[in-house]
Amino acid sequence: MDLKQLRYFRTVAEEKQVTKAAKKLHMAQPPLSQQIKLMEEELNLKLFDRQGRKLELTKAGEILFEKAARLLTEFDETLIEVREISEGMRGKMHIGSTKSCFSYLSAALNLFKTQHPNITYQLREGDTYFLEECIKNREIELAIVRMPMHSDEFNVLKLPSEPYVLVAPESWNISSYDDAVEFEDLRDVPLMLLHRISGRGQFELIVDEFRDHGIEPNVTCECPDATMLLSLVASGVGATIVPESTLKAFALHHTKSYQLTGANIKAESAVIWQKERYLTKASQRLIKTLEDQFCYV
Amino acid sequence: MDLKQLRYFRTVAEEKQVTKAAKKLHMAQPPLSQQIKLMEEELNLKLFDRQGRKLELTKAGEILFEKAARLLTEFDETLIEVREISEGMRGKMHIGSTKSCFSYLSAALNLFKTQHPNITYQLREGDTYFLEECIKNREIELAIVRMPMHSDEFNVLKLPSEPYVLVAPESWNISSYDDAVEFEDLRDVPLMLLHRISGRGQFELIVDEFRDHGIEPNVTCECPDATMLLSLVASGVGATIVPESTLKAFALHHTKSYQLTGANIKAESAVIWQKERYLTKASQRLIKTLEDQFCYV
DNA sequence: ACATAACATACATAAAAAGTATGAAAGGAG
DNA sequence: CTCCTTTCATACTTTTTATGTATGTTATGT
Repeated sequence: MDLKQLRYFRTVAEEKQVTKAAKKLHMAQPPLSQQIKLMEEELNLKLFDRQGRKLELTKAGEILFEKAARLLTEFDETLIEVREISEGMRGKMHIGSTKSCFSYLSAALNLFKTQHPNITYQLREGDTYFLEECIKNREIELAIVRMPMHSDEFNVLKLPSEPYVLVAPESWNISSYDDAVEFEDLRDVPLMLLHRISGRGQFELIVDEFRDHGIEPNVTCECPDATMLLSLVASGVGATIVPESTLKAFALHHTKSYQLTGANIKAESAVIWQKERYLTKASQRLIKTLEDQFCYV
Repeated sequence: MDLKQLRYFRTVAEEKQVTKAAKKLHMAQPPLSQQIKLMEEELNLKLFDRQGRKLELTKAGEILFEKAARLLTEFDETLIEVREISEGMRGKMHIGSTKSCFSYLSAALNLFKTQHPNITYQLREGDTYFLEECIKNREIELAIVRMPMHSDEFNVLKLPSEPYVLVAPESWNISSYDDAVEFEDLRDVPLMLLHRISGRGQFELIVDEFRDHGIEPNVTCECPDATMLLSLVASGVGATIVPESTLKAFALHHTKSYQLTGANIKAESAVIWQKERYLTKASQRLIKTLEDQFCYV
């Protein structure tokens, strides 16, 4: 038995008449009679008790009628849900972000949620290498990561580059200016730097920049998580250098930030997702949101 | 979309391959590919992400797959339930009985329940006239009633006739014998008799019998409910005359019963159900049980 | 690079559903 | 009670849909 027959049966049971039901279904009466008969033959039972020209449901028919309503609405609702998911209006998105890029994601989601109230999120956090692997494993669909990347099997939407800033404990006095430091000022400052668990990343860029300025940085701590670093700064353990937006997202009390005068490096970040793979409408829209928000300003 | 397509989809999603799925479904591969394509066109979305020759479910496809399992099993279970109801192996039976015939019903149900453990019951109680109306209104399918009946639109299975017995308070001394009375003994005894709310019934039969013996009965109470009468007897209010089986089902302490010597009337009861109407298998079986239990002994 | 395996397409065939015409039986009006 | 209308059922035809066969195309692995 298929759903068409079940719908037919429901209408006949509602109308208690084949003729009326046929009209309601925009079809001729004989095929409807026939389909009901076929159902009865398939089930090997009577669904209707034919009393002259009146049709009354049998016990079995009554039960089927009750269940049919439920089954059919559940079915219809499923189709609606599936369509909505496909339209990106519903469902759970799986997104990754490095901590240092998190402000982009939180800003984008903040905008996105008003336009897509039925979308929920599953977030992954980790360094660029880790998130690349997550995408390859299909654990997440897209991620916002720090450059440089390892693999080239991704579509890449570059977000605008931003300066690095130095963050030091409030109590420290490391510069003659109020809001800027020169590399020379940092010669002996204990530095704690972001460092990926595996692969080359910002760490190497920053260290190289120091060397270009003729200074060997005093790196006292390497850590993959920006918020941990900032917390260490707040405790007075050392200073750190992070992208400006990272600081904006996780600025802590008892810390103070400085621009890096004469710095040639910029922090680069990007939205990445796998090439040649079907991307949900929801993800396509989120990427569009990120692009509109950060790339055309 | 119909259920056949949903089953196809489920199989393909399980096998992650059209070819294997087609084999499992005992069909050729092209029609299966085509049906999946039709589903996608109808929903206007992709259910599978075609990666070369690999098929992977999209988000929408995943949701449909999850829901499909539920929908299909619910559907199959519904069909099973409907079939069982039609077979009389499941469902709720609507049965009526006069109180005075209740022992037949309780005995029959006691036997029936072991053979039909999934059947439940909805009971109605009242006088014969009332139960006839209940059947006509489709509130119950069958009833066990006292004769005589009013209408002839019923199929009637007569149960064996049984003698009436006199029930009196234990303390009374109304007979010279231990377990029998003659009509003569009852000349002044206060009698409480079953009397239908409407229509002629046993009451008239019993009164006529008294008159045939030249005695005008001293009727002090008319009541439609046998158990109320018996309770009144136990309290010492009066004596009553009820069918033997009624007494068996509701015998109370502090009462004593006597055979009616010289009585020509018998209590008649019957199972009735509506003519020309579809009767559930369960009811057919219960009638058979009653027949086997009481008519062939 | 070639063989193999898998999905897609094109076309033919078979099955199923819907339509048309018509018959039978029930219910209502005169 | 008879006739007319209504309604369901049946017989047959047409249309639509589903399936099967043959074959092409593309990716994967040897």
